[in-house]
Amino acid sequence: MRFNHEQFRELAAKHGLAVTHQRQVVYEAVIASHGHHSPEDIYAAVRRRIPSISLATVYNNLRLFVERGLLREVSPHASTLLVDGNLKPHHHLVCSRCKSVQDIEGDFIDFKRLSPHVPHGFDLTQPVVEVFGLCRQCSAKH
Amino acid sequence: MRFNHEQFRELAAKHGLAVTHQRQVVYEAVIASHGHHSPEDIYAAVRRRIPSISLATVYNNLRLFVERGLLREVSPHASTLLVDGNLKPHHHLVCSRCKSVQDIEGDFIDFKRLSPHVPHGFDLTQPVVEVFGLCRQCSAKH
DNA sequence: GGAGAGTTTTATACTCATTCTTATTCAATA
DNA sequence: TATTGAATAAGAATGAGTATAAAACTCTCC
Repeated sequence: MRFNHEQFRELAAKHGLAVTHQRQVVYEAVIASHGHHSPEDIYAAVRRRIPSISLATVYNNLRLFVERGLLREVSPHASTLLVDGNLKPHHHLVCSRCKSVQDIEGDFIDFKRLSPHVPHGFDLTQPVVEVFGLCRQCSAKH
Repeated sequence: MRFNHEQFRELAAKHGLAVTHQRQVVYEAVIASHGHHSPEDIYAAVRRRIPSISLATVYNNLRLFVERGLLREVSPHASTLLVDGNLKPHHHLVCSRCKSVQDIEGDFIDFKRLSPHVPHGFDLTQPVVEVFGLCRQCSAKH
């Protein structure tokens, strides 16, 4: 999807972002390519329109877009592996901002409603669920 | 939690692992420290008992434990950031093995059952849920 | 208990994703 | 249009994790 300059200007204003050419092109690259994309993917796409763009600029803008809610981050996670010795079935409550993880009990997945949406062959015999939100500390900080 | 040598030998045999002192101490460190821990955390704990241990050994054994099912990996994720331009409420179905992510629709979270388990102050006004399982390709490969 | 085969551990070098730094360029606004 | 704070480019730096190869250990079988 392409935005003209005025459309993007409006979108940026709504989210309190300055309008730069790079920023517009990065944003368009994400929107145009449906699905889930890495910074490298976006960088490759953007370079076709701005060959001189820096990878850091792509990272900066993606981070900004996620912070301001123009994009969503897939699997917001701590930047390190975490292991869990608790093998009892349980789920996790994850803070999207600080990435803290707490265990959560309970049987809150409605499999009757979930199953029709699960593609054929996807194995959910031992499903693990992570529910993302904002922990108390982070939601207090607005 | 501490295991004596015989207990650990039994556990290892059950999972087809050779018994080494390092392996036992790494495993005990994870089990003893409840919660979710990074390899660095475990490394620090293990070094109190085996000052000469290598970080690579900790990584090797944690990976092995996860593969054999002695431990669980928290937030199994792709090793790169992924962004999603789709802001419509939707959830993700993630393959624990190959880390592929697909969108999933549907209203399958039972909030009546979930709420009592959510700690006070945790903000779930726009919950995002990731359901982990094995995608068709990975579950076919056994 | 010891020999041989196969694993595991260690130390270090390396890769890869991401962030930081600094000089320069650009956008907002007065 | 001039000023000023913000954004960009280029590359260095950081940090998590992996690869490698030699030495040490474990397991199995005798």
